[in-house]
Amino acid sequence: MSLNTIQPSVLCHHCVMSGMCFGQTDKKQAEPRLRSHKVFQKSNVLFSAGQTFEAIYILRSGSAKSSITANSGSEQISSFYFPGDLIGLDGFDNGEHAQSIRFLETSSVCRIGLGELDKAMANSTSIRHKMLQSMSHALNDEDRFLLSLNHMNSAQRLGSFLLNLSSRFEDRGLSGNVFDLSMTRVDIANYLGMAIETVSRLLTQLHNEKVIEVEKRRVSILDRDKLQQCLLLEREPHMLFAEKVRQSNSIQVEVA
Amino acid sequence: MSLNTIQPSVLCHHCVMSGMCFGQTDKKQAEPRLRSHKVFQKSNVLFSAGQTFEAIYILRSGSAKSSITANSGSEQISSFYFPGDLIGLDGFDNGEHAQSIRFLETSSVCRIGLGELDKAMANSTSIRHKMLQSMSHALNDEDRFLLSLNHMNSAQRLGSFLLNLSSRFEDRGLSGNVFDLSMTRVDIANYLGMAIETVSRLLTQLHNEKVIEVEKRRVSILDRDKLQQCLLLEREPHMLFAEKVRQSNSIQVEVA
DNA sequence: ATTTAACCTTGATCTATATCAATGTCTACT
DNA sequence: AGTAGACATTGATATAGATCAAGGTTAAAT
Repeated sequence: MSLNTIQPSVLCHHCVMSGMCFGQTDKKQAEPRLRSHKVFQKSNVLFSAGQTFEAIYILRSGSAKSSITANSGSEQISSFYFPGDLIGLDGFDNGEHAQSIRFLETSSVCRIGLGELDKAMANSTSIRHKMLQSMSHALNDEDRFLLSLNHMNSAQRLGSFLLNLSSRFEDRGLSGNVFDLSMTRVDIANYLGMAIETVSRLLTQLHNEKVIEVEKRRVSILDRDKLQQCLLLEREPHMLFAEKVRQSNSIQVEVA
Repeated sequence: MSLNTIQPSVLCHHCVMSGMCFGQTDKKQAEPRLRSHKVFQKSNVLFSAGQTFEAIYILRSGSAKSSITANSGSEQISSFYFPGDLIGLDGFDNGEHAQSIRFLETSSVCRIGLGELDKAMANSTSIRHKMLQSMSHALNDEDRFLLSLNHMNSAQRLGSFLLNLSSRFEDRGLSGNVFDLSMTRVDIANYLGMAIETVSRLLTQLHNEKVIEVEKRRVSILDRDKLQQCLLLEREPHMLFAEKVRQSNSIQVEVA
């Protein structure tokens, strides 16, 4: 469903960037060939904040996380990436990367140099649109995430996170009901803005309530409905009450 | 400094989109003419979530806020806009707007239709770059905001917010030390993810500590250093301690 | 095969900030 | 010029979730 992603495939013509990677030959059906296909090991870095922006990447297999670092030294994970996701869009801003990318497991990426990309954008309306679409999608994703940070309690945020992962795996033709987390509890806690102990406790709780099953990094969703419903329950923060439903019309008579 | 903004001006050749708005004539010095220049009153809506994506806009004067709404009905303000800012980038994702835009005061915008925009992007490398740059900038801004939500306490978030406004006003040639808030306390609270009472209390507190002066919507920054310093103080959340500085080497001897 | 370090879980306690409540002030409409 | 509704402030109290503490489990390294 996600426009920012594609079905993972070794074949370039399934790729969001196909037109470009093929090299603009006349024969669109030409043998698909990757521009550059590189493999990284777990905890390797693709690029770091401050590094010159030279290319964008498409994750072909594995997973990764992006993070930024504050002056104070604290780090914030801003996204997790799965096959088909575009990486490196942060670099267009000022010519150097704002984020750092670290792989969560053995992974491979396809590299698209900036020159190549610009040529493709000049020539192809569809590549142009795909780029804008991807960036817009990333922006909207972040907005929704922001909403969840400000308007949901910890349990809801964690539930949201699991459902989001689930649907992303499903988009990729994998099971949305049983999957492995490639990130640690520390990563999850950092991303969702809570303490690692809270993540742990909530997972145990959801497990006990038979909403999910957790066995180490393996998560199974047992009761998707229940998980989704708990996200809709209003946290009802005071700050949102521009107009509070008035119940003051009903008079409470206390019988002693 | 912000690449997402320009010096506000009535003249198009100061505008980030100049090449496009001039209409690609030979004479680049031709009389600047706006494509479309529309005025809105306070609390008017530019577009709403769900509406078909037809154009992007540049705010020429005034200010606005964007917000998204959750299924549960709760609303989250995702940005505030000031003159020179691009509005509507959320629409590229799936052809309809994800956000709603509401003006905070009498404002005017310049409208750039999608067809026009695409033509300009096909022809001009610089317009192409400006678009990618703006979106990337918005993305990075959101990441930084996310970091502040997850790693700062309420006082720090509010301080951050005020300093951010200050520098945006300065970028526009206005005073960064004395300015008027065009948004309500409710807006600020919603944006920063805190209760309106907390916003109010913190403003009063900063006022009492002579860091700022608050008189209704008018804010004056009295001690910028102090304000900046408090943002660097680590909140030191447990969740961040992958490796805690070990002080266990020093032995504390208690003298009774 | 034992050590070390990373990762995770669970319980007890503390605190920042939400929530509840009441009042004050400004703005715009009749 | 008075009234209603939006906006803002301040104090008292409650609580979600952070922090502190301890122990357990796993995986890699010697």
